[in-house]
Amino acid sequence: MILPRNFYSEDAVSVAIELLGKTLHIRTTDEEFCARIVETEAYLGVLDPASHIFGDRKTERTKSIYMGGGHSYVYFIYGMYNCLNLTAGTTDYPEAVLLRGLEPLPSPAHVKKKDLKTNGPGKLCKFYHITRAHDGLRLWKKDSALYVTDDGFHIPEKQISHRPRVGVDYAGEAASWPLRFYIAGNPYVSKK
DNA sequence: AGTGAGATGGCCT
DNA sequence: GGCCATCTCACTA
Repeated sequence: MILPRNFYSEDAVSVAIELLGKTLHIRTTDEEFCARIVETEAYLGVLDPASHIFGDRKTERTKSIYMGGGHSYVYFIYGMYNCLNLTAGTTDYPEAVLLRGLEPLPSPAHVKKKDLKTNGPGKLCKFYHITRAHDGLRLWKKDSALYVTDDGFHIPEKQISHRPRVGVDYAGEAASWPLRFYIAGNPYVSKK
């Protein structure tokens, strides 16, 4: 079943953890893809120095984070990559969850590490052609180009690992907060 | 295996 | 002008 709007209205940490094992659907003009979410990162809104809206920086780029939980937030980075977030929280407490690892469905029987193309936030957007055009979508709508379903795949809590987030060394103490979550042992996780 | 540099352009001050 | 929620390749060893 498609995840309802209120699935996303919890805090980003809860949403980041509960998204693990869920299925992301990506629609392009002529194809539809499905992929299992295997790695996420929580960004804790205006109080999180690593977040794009730290200090309540509401700009043209970040406005979808402020639309409330259940929207897409796609940003362009390093001159060549896009990254996909699903927003969490509410308009009063806007937060976001970065998708860092996806397992394509149906899952290939065996893949070489070199052939993985969806194990990283930039790589997965490139592979599925996710761009700023996918920013601000309403994920709870079934006709959205991006939406998430629960197909009953359950991740035991013991199988969920947490680590500090990647690439946020500039954020001081927040750089060590354990807000990166992933399915232990899954080959589509971006980093050990 | 581990390190370092380069690509490349929007965003924000 | 400087920074950046990344990735790949070249190089060392």
